[in-house]
Amino acid sequence: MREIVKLFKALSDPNRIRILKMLEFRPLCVCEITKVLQLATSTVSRHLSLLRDVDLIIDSKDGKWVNYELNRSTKDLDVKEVLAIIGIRLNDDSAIASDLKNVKAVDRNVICAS
Amino acid sequence: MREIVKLFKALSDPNRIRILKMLEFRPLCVCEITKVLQLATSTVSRHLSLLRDVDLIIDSKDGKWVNYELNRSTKDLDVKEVLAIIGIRLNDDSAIASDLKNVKAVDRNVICAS
DNA sequence: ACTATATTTCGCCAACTAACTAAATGAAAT
DNA sequence: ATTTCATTTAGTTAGTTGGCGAAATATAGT
Repeated sequence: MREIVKLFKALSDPNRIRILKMLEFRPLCVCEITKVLQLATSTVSRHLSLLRDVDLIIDSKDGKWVNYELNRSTKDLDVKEVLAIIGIRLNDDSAIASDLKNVKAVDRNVICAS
Repeated sequence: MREIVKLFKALSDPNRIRILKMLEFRPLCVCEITKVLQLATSTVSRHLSLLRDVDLIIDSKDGKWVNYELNRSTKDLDVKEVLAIIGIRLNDDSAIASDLKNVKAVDRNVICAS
């Protein structure tokens, strides 16, 4: 019970949904996401750790960057189903479409430390 | 976007999940749910209106009672999928199992106004 | 009309959340 | 080793949430 409530809570924030939809396109580092969402880095970092806590995403170090990606191979059935729902929906949402465009244009080597 | 976030938010509370699982067994009035959850009537009423707002449940008047039931015939695809997830899961949860037992024992004609 | 009962709405309070800035941590490059 | 840069953690604040009791609303029965 506690876990599924936590999962739904993780999904009940527009910025976290935007992050998940961005990660559908490709893995991203914190600063790339920060650039697109226009939030403080610390805020994005907190959102990401929340999403990681419920197994929706996984992270891996890559030099000074931390890559986050969807946890497509999760064993948690609820996470699996929820990722499927999110994956199908919201593609016609204007904010999501705009984020996708911005993600495609973003390059961590150019953007970060700017 | 706003709608799906609202849907997930509605699901991100243990008492609201418990209500949904109880309603899987049969339609219930507010006082029956109140009896099982051991919360103030006003609190339960508020939870129910939240769940109704996102189309997870529907209500109908029955004399002095208001019956709430799962909105199994919703046209909202997200609601449909989420109801399916909730329906399959949590049946082994101890709180949910105990609620089910209590719901089976509850009778509005006996319980209410006590 | 009056009373009793079921439900909803309102106002309040404690706990939680999401945002920020500033400080701490960790890895890479000079 | 020191500096640099990406990220995380800590501390603060404004807004939201979930709980309650009291008052308002609605229906049924006397």
